[in-house]
Amino acid sequence: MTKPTESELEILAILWELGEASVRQVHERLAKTKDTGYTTTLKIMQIMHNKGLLSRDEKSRSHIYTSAIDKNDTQSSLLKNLMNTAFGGSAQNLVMQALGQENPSKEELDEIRAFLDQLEKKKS
Amino acid sequence: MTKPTESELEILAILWELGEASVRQVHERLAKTKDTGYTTTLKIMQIMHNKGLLSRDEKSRSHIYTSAIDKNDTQSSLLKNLMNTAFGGSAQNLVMQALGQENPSKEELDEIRAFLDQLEKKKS
DNA sequence: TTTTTAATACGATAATTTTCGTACTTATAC
DNA sequence: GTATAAGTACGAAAATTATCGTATTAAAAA
Repeated sequence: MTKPTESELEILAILWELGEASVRQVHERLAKTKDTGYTTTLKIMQIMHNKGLLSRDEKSRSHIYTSAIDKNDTQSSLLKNLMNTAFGGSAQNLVMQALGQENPSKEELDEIRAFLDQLEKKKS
Repeated sequence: MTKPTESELEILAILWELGEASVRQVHERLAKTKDTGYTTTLKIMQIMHNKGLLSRDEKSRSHIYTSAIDKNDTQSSLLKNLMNTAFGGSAQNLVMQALGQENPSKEELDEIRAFLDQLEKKKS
């Protein structure tokens, strides 16, 4: 599976959040943080469609796009890649770094604890 | 601070591990997983030196390189970037994904728990 | 001392990614 | 119905990144 580029990833993230959207909608989101033209967004989404990264519904004049790749799978593979290149393959290292820089609420911390317990139980 | 490219990151990771190394040494490491020529590695390291990503000692004929940027800072900023583009800004989401795909030992899990406790204590 | 080996420098090309202008088409407003 | 607005398609340029060949230099071996 081809690794999405940085720009493609931004678009995927928006579609994962919105579920489905027109180029216009995606572009408006993108334009909040990025200074880029409409046809640029359009072109990237067309390319992504060609690559099989997005599906689209062409019934109406303005096409409606959705992500064609699974969010969790993609996140997973990106993380694994980063872990291997930048974190010497250590998940623990990565996790602590990630937690350290945020300021998680007590609730979030508890959820993570619960998740750890679950992981441990599943072992043995 | 300029974000290192994928290739640059691979080299940084090797230098973070070795501490210091010649181009030859870095290249040999790299060649284990990547099929690329010696002068390519050399060129990238020269570019990195120009950008200020690496420092080097030119006293001996074969120059000795070290990372000029802090490992934790770099990891941190890469993670933050990935978190924002691919994980909707949620550290929790990222952390769980990272833990889920590895198979951490009980010891690692305990260390992470301790780290969580520490984080929580530091709050309030 | 001459030859061979191993290193750096560096230009140029290839490959990839991002950006945008322009042509064309279809709906909407007047 | 004609003009305007809003969409898609697409080629091509710009920007970035990766790759390598060749020239040159310095050390080491013969």
